Amino acid sequence: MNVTGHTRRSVSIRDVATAAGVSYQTVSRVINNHPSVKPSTRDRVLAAIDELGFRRNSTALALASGRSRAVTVLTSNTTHYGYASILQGIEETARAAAYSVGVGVLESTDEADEAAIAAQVQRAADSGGGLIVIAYDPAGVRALGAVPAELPVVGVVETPASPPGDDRPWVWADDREAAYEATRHLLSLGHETVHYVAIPSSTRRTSARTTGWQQALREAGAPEPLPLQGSWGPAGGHTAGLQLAQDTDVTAILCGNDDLALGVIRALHEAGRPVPGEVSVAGFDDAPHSAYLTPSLTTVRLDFTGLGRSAFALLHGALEESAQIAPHPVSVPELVVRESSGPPPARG
Amino acid sequence: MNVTGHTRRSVSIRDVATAAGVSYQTVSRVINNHPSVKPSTRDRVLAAIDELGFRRNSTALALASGRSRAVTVLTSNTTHYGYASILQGIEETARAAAYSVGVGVLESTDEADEAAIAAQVQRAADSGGGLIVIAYDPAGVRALGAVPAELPVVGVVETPASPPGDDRPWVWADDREAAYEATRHLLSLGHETVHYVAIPSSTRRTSARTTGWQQALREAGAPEPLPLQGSWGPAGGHTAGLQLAQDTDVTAILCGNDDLALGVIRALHEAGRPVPGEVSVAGFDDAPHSAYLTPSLTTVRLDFTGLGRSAFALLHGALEESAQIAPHPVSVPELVVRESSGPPPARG
DNA sequence: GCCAGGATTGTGACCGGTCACATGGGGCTC
DNA sequence: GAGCCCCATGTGACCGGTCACAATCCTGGC
Repeated sequence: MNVTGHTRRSVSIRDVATAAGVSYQTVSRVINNHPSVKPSTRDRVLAAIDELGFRRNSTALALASGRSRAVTVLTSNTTHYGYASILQGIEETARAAAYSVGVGVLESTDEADEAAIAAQVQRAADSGGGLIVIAYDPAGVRALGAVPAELPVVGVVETPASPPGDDRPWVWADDREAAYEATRHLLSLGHETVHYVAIPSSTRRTSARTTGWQQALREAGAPEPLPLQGSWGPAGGHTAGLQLAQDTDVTAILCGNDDLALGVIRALHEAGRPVPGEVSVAGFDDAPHSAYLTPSLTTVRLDFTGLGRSAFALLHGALEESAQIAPHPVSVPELVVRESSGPPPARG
Repeated sequence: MNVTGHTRRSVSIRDVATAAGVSYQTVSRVINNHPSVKPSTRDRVLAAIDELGFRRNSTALALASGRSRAVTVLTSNTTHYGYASILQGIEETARAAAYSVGVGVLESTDEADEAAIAAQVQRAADSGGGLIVIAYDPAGVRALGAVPAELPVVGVVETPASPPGDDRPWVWADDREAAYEATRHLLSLGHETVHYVAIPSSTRRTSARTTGWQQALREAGAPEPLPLQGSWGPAGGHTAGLQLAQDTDVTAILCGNDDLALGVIRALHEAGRPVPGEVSVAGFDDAPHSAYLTPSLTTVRLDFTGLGRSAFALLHGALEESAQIAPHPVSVPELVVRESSGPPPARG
């Protein structure tokens, strides 16, 4: 019942101690639920705490104990639906565990930001606590690589095919499987093959999504066209779409994310190729607006929030032996069939 | 040149001090650029710092000095484009000022989360440093209200019409003006009036966007229909759109954000009312994908990133007298006319 | 050659907690 | 009733910095 408020200098455990007529250590025991405190004493201390409006100073706690109960999330562009959802999932779980969440944005201005990335990692390391790196894109992957070995870190990665020597814990959604399903869906509609507009790959090698797409094509004995390199936003999809629209053989396109798909559909529209009449398009991620597009978008839903939750749980386990290490379940991607995919046009 | 790496216990200024043969205070002076240190000594200390790979412990700094160089951003749903952009703007500026950014998500589950909101504010307060509350929605507004008076805080608000007695600093984009412009645009195309699908209002009274819309109608002597209450997502727009589609008198609709507009357009499409042929629709915010919709969306662009930057600048000024208080410029909203708005159909 | 006084540098206490260890009382056993 | 052990509590040092003040060095002026 701290009615007075306005305590300029914060009240410390020593203030509480004198108020309760005990030593500061006893107060420390009370706030840490140490068993060996006489109930009557405990009550007295708790009363004093309530009276003075004491709140434990987390900075001092961090300094003295070493553990800071903080996570820093390193990510590029938080405005992308997937990234934002992961962040949301992390925050939610972290909050439940009384952890604070920090954010560091990786400017993915392509080149020369190697130093900037290193600086961000350093900053995150300095602020103590654990680290979660969203490594879906080159900037994230480089950041993950730049994390000093002794720092507790969890990567949210595109594929578990970790680089050699990388034994860091990670979580991932099964992008390969998702792409595989989406591609099979399009093939099952009767398309001869499926083209692919890729998001910037997180690795030098081919991405998980690309792999899943290729696998589906191969199993079906379909021709394997070269993937088109897109960007993250709809603009990249638009460019790629204009290009694909030229080729009348193209009847099905899988896109690395929903934004790309949007751009592709727009380009096809501009080129006079109706979707799904002439060309079918499928996206990736199931962003909230995808269901309301015209045509509504066939896509693969991934549980980003759950991914964030798993990432934190894993980190939490690494940080505190007390926390049980929840196995990081690879959530199964779910194909959502909507209007943008349909059978190919009858052969002319 | 710390080649050894793997310094388990971090090196402190005292370690550096002994290495350089000076006292810890001298080291402190060097890292704080205190003028009165002999150049030769400074060099020796810097060499030792480099040698040992010393990095100043931000936790200890915060504890000892009182200032924590940290900001916590309180916001609901970070997956919304506007919110994520504001966050991005804050992070960017904060990083430049060597501040760390924390995030607290306000679950906007309507009711009874009063306690949850208070808890979030408490958490943010505990983590030290300043606070930025994105108060575009009820949850945010309540959070802003729950911030203890003595805490440095900046609100990102919808309208500067502050509640009585609220003298906290804030930043805002001129939503009223933006809505006014958008409405005038639609009217100028020849529509008799403009209907409005609102986002959940941040205040009990009418929102800034609603006010701007009404003002434009009034000035034009147009009938003033009741605003429809939507939600944040496209689903709400869809519901509202279905309702509006019934009324054939409706030829122009302004929506509280682009997602709502998307849902409205979808609903109109389902109801067989072409956009912009029969009904014109305008959105709000200019989300990245709005330009690529079919039809592309007429909307009002707001500089959310700039808003975030201003918010941080303002807070920074409040936190450090050294930082000059950059005036928080109200960025001018920009009308972006695209395909979704056009003249009303010729009278039958 | 001596002293004032600014330039440098060092010392002790403190921020608000935790940890390791010491100490004072009961209650039990024998 | 002595010896033990455990329960409850207190004391001192420390985490890694900063702040306020004291102490020393060096230099110029007389």
